[in-house]
Amino acid sequence: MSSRKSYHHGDLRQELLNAGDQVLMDLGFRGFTLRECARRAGVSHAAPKHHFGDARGFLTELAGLAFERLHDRLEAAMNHAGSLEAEFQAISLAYVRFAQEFPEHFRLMFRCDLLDTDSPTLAVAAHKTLTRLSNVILRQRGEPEKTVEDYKPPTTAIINDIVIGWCHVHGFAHLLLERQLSMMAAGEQEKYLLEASARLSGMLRSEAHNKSS
Amino acid sequence: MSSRKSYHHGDLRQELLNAGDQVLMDLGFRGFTLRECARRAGVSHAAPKHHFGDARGFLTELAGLAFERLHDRLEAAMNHAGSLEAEFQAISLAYVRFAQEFPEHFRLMFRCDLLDTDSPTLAVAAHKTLTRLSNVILRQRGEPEKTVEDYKPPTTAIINDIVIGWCHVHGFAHLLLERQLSMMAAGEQEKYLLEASARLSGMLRSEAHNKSS
DNA sequence: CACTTATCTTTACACTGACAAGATCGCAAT
DNA sequence: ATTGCGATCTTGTCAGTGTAAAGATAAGTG
Repeated sequence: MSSRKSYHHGDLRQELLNAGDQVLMDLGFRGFTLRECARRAGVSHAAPKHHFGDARGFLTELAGLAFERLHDRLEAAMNHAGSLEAEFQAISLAYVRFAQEFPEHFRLMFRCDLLDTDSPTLAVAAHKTLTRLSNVILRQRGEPEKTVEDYKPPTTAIINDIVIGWCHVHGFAHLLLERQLSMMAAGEQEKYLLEASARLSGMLRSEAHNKSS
Repeated sequence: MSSRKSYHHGDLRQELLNAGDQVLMDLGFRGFTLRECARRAGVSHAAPKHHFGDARGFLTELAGLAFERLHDRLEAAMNHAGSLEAEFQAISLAYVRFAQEFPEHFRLMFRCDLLDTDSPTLAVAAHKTLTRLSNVILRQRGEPEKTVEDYKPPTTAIINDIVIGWCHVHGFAHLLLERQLSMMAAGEQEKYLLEASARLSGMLRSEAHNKSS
């Protein structure tokens, strides 16, 4: 994969994406440069331009792939949950663990000033991820799930429940990532998340019950 | 303030901080460069080095000032609240409004990879801000407040309540900033925040009541 | 085979952060 | 008053970056 025989690479785009992914993990996205990615792929520094346009286009692709990965993690976590509460805990834990495992990806995914917000691939990937979260909330409320296609956020009440769940887990992941939760011992973090998720799950389920009566 | 007569500036440090603040608002912190700040202050490109060392030192100072500003906003918001629920709503609203009014400052404040985490001024400012949030939670629970000095997070239960409140409002501010809450109409955002804050306030107060019995 | 197009390289330019060395000034000690 | 010292600011330089333009090479198409 490093020694090229031909002038043309054949699969440079994919190799650049792999290199970019690796750079994010090795150097963070502050150390991410087009030239470094090109270097790792063994091509000239201007080669990425043809595939991604500019740095923003490149980062947008990487962010889209990261959303796909997050989506897969969330999906995997949901499959083995015995109760509504356990499912809520499982997806929360998966969200936070993704942020801890791929901190630079996580930072990049939520930097709309660095990304091309018009990119369809990024929008679709982000939307798929959100749908995962939404479906967990819908089940908490005892309502039918939606597929990615027919996603039409119904009532304001449902949106509010989705947002409150997302905001909490995202805020925790973000604050943890940026080292703002130092008052919590490292061993306490996972315990907190499980406890807090259980409380929120209880709140969502009980209030949904009230509405239906 | 622009026309310097003397070789020495007199108050260059402060003027550079003002310039940096302005650059953050005009160009975002992607457009933030030491040279641009120097340009706006009317000094040579290497002048900032003497006052801040390097770019990280400069940004750390700016982040510390931003935390001070956030702290003042939170404090001001808390002073006019008639009930525990209203106080919780007020501080949440102030937090989110700060993020919307100073999005680039907010981004910078939570980028520990760009900041000098050993800086005492930054640490103190961030800690003061957290203390404001903590005191609101303590009051929700009906417990005595703490000053900045004697801040000793007592029980795990209290920490958990502080963190759950902070995570939610921070997550909302962050997701809003990064344009991830597009399913919510612009007019609905403030309404959501007030509603969600009321729900969380209710949860914190009722569970605190249960524990005390 | 000729021609076109996609892919990659080379070259160039303006910009950046950091460093080093020099210029200027304020100020304290004498 | 003068001398010297240290703080402050400037100038010059360097490697590194993103982006653009133009050239080289290969692959595919008629």
